[in-house]
Amino acid sequence: VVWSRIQLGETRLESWVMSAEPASAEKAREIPEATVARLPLYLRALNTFVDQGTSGCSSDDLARATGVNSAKVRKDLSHLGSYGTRGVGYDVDYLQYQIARQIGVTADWPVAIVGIGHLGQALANYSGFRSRGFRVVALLDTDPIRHSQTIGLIATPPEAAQEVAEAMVAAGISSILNFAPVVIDVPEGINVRKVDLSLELQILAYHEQRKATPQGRTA
Amino acid sequence: VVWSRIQLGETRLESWVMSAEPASAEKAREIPEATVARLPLYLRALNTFVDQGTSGCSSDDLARATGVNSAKVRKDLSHLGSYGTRGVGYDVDYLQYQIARQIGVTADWPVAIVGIGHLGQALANYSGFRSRGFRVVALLDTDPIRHSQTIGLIATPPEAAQEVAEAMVAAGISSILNFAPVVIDVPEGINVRKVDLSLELQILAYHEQRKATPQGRTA
DNA sequence: TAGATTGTTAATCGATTAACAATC
DNA sequence: TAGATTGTTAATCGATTAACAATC
Repeated sequence: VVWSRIQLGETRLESWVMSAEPASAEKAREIPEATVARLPLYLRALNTFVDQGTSGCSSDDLARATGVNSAKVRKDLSHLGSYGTRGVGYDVDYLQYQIARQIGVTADWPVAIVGIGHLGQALANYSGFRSRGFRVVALLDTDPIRHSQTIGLIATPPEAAQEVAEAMVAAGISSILNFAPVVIDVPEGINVRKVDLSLELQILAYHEQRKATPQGRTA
Repeated sequence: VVWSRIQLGETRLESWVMSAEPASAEKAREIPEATVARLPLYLRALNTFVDQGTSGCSSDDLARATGVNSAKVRKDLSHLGSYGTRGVGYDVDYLQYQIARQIGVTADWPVAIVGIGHLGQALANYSGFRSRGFRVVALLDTDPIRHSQTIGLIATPPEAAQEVAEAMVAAGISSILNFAPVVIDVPEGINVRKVDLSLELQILAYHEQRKATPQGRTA
């Protein structure tokens, strides 16, 4: 991929700092969930481009770096606005900023982890969070600290998860990432996502099994 | 939920052991990926029903236990075959067996973890794997052991992930679960899934941000 | 100008959902 | 028989994809 004719003067730099306001004011764009889930992938790719000193990239570059096909990349990015240049591509810094802004990771999000077992401690030490805008402010055995706009992370055994979730909600936490393999019940307006470590292995096992005995498990 | 009229004699028990063979021989059913991803949820719910001594359940019971609506539950289960009874519901043991068989977790899957940092150690100690049919047979710093039909789990820093993936493939591993936040390149036929611990937080942050400033981040 | 690449359109595909006949 | 619940159908919805006009 040849990418050399991009000339980024101060003019351009200023212009995108200025354009940030109108873009968010235009309308509260509804970004499809499938797209939202891929934005972090693009952001990660853009970060590596920045590290490599690459100033521009095409949808095809992003496609190869993320494993998402280029048509989907362009469609996804079009939901954010028209931040590319036809015949040229995307400015890495500019697109990085726009995606980070959309996701909301230009800010620093406090994270409270409940559960001090192996997993909780590993998550507390996980360097990937910090570099992506999440700061672990608490690692607790039971009660979440009171702090609004904190994301709560449940790393307890499944038996304790519901109770912990309720304590988190009571403490003013409205976003919860649940690592306990159990469905938790929360009031309306509380956003819950889950990471099921076994689930992914089970999906792999399903496909592995199909490979081993293509006609189904008859052995 | 009243569930008491189910009478499960030996006749019934024998009949489903017998019916297992024809079911898998009939045809190699194509189960939609979205359904495959939910089967572990149903299995988990059925396990808790068994623990509670519940012998039967309806699609609505499964819906409440998994957070998936009942129409979807029935549609999903219909891809496996007709294992329910109209007007009655599903036999918990029977359905548990059928789903476990479909996923392939009636067998015991060996798992090799590469990366002995906090995350690798936490995953090695994670009790949820064992109880769901996955046995950690190796926790290694660099090279995966040679063992076919092993699922490899990458818990290294992102820089090492590609190299580890290649070593795994060379060692005969054809299913990989990647915890490193980087896209890995593997040959055709190798099944890769990924768990991105930051990605879920980023999706939460997106929605959290929308709550905080509904019109977009203009502050 | 010629070549490259975006942003958008329209077609296709797959997943979700509601409704209900079948049937216990 | 009356009540309950499945399994399936058909409608709807949302996501993916290919193609290409717009445009640098």
